[in-house]
Amino acid sequence: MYQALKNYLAKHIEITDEELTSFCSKFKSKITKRNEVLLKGGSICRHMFFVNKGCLRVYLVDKEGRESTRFLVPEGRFGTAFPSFILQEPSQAYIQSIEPSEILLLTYLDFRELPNILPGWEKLYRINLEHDYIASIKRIESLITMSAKERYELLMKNNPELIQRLPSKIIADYLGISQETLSRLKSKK
Amino acid sequence: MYQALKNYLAKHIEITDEELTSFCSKFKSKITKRNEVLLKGGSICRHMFFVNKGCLRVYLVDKEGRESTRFLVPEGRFGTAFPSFILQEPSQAYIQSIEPSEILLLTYLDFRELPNILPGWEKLYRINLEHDYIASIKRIESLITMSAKERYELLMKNNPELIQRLPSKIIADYLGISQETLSRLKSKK
DNA sequence: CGATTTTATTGACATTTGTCAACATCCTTC
DNA sequence: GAAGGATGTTGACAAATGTCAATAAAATCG
Repeated sequence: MYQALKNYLAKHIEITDEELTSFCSKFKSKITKRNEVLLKGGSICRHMFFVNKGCLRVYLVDKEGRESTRFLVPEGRFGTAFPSFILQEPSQAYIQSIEPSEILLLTYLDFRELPNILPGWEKLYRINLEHDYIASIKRIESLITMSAKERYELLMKNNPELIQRLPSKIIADYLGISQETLSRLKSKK
Repeated sequence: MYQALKNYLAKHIEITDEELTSFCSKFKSKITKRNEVLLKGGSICRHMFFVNKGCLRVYLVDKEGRESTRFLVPEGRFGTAFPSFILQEPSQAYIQSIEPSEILLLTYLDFRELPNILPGWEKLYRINLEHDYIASIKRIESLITMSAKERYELLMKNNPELIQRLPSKIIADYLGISQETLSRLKSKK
């Protein structure tokens, strides 16, 4: 059950089996159905998620009910409604599992205890943050400098597996364009 | 010379005068002219900057010479071409001081030494990262869910002083819209 | 202070993207 | 495997935004 998480840690830091076990014991497992909602907008996000299998989607819903995807979290990655989780304030975003998934959950309190449990955690977490932040900078740049078509081509180049795997509706609102526009981009070229 | 930096640290962590002094000694001061370029695209960003006075702009230039502003760094804040600095790889972005400025520079090597010099640094840096990352998430969301007009109104609400202070050309390319569109938004309402 | 350059505004028009609607297709779920 | 719902495609049109050009206004620098 904790294999993917263990691999993830072992790949990034020096860690004993004991530490690994006590680290993993903080996580609770959860099986989710397709489209199951794990966090509703307006409530405080109490968990950090690690995706064992499946895929999470962090998304926004506007007053007219239109959705935009903030992040996608495929297996082997951590994810949460970051602003809400870190600041422990109500979330703008929703979280759902867009596929039947197997998720590990870590509470906020346990998350804040990790540096004490696992000496290497602080550094690992920081490096993760740096990379996530860099990824978000790249995304901002793609949004302010590129056309819808260019952004789609970039995603296709960097994450072809996501495009194959997810409904194009979700790809569209991740790119910040309408479903119809994406459909036309695909057929045009 | 180090007053703003000292205030910044003292506000966020417990720190002795001695630590403060040895911390500050790592920074070199630099006076820049209006529009002076501190980093050219294509070269590796070797410094973290702290703005004492003035304002830095981190921006992109496309093949046609068009510019987009990735970040603005007003006084009292840290800034750098983050992906390039952290990964020590060639930067997409340029950095310039858009006003005559007083900047403190920290080299990459010294930056990596800070955790050893100043015990509280690691945590302060991590908290900073979290906040910058959250800000970038909010910006992504504004870009995928809001119209140009809404984004402008949001910026006006959150950073009115930036709008007053900077040429609207730069505000426009920070928002990812053309100068003409911004001009029309302002006159319309 | 005045000359020169930069920045801002406005109009006309092109392009991109969104919206709505109709229909087709796929996919779940019983 | 059939029914119903979700998703994808396409067309016609609307709205938002970009582009180019002309001009005005403002800021910089000697």
